[in-house]
Amino acid sequence: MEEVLQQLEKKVRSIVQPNDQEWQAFTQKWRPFSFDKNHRVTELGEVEPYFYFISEGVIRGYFIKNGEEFNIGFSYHGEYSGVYDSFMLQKPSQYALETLTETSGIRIKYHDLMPLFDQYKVFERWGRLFNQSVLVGFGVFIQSILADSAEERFNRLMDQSPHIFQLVPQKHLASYLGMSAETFSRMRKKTM
Amino acid sequence: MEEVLQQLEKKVRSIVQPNDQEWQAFTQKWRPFSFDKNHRVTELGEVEPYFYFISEGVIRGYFIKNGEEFNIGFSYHGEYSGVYDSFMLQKPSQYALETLTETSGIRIKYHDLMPLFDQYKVFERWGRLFNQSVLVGFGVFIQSILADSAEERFNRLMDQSPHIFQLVPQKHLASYLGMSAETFSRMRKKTM
DNA sequence: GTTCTTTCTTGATATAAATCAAGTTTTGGT
DNA sequence: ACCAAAACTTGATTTATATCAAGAAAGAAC
Repeated sequence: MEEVLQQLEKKVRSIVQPNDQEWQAFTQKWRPFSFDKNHRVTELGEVEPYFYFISEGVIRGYFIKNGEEFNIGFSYHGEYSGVYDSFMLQKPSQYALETLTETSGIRIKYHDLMPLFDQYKVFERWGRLFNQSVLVGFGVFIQSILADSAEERFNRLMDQSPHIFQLVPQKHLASYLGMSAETFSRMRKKTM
Repeated sequence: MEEVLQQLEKKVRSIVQPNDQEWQAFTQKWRPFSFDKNHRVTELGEVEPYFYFISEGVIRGYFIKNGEEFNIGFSYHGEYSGVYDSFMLQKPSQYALETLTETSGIRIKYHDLMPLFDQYKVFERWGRLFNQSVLVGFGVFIQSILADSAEERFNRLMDQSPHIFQLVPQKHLASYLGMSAETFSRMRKKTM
């Protein structure tokens, strides 16, 4: 718990500077969690009660259309996770979260975070800047799926996140890149 | 100017409730703008200095890859516009903005908005919730381009925003939906 | 109102990537 | 260690959509 909080503190302090009292109030509301591999963290249609910070493990986020799963992202140790829109708006989720490995970390309840936003300006700002960073990431993702070919997307992932190939089953990476598992496999063969 | 401010006030008050003094400080910083048709509002690579609120007209946002333009969205009267990530982070823009019609409204400078965020918690929150709404919209857009066929995307647009067909040239709508102008034209024929 | 430019349409052809299918390898459970 | 299930590979085939091309319609400029 101590160690995770330090990871989180580093992450938070990279964008805002709460004082001791504020940080105290903040940390008090986070609770540890721990899930097995392949645990459904958030169900489709459920209202997301938590905002997560991962200490160890990988979580994938996806949605379902006509019975098919589409991955929209993965979260790793040292990163946040959660179904952000469902969490923030407290409305049923269009997305689901699932662990790909044993995963542990800390999380905070919506009803514990909102009072922090109300009371402390610094966390309201943290919330704004967090949303902003997600927004920027989505923008990059959109550019990639609109303008790049399957091969370009594959190569970019290879270049920028080679570690991901060890952590995430390739059928999920294929889905994340918007291509079939077969196409992914063929590209992998080509570049190896 | 009076009228636009009322439009903006309605928009702002739908998510936060500034008091008179706060609202006063806020409105003072907005200035009117007016552009001809086909005016480049924000250039690629430029740092976005403004955040816009449109009173009349249409602005399209796009990026360029290998010389080809890709539309990512349109903003109409009563809506915000701007290159949000470049504005918020004050870094060179990956996107450009251009008017599709004569367009007017009001805008606020980055350097005028930030002090409002610093001074008034209510606007910090407005910023957070604004980012959140953009994030949600991007999520919907991502789902659509990943999971839907060209035809489904076309039909959804037809259903949800029929007015757009009058306002936006169809080559731009085609690009927005991630299909060629020819494919768009053929679908249009089919459903008419 | 005529001309020039841009946008839109329509048909023919090409192609990237999906789907189908069947085998192989890897992983997980007991 | 063995068996079952899941994940991955590879080839053959299909398909949605892009690209190419050339004419028609609409809008802008003078």
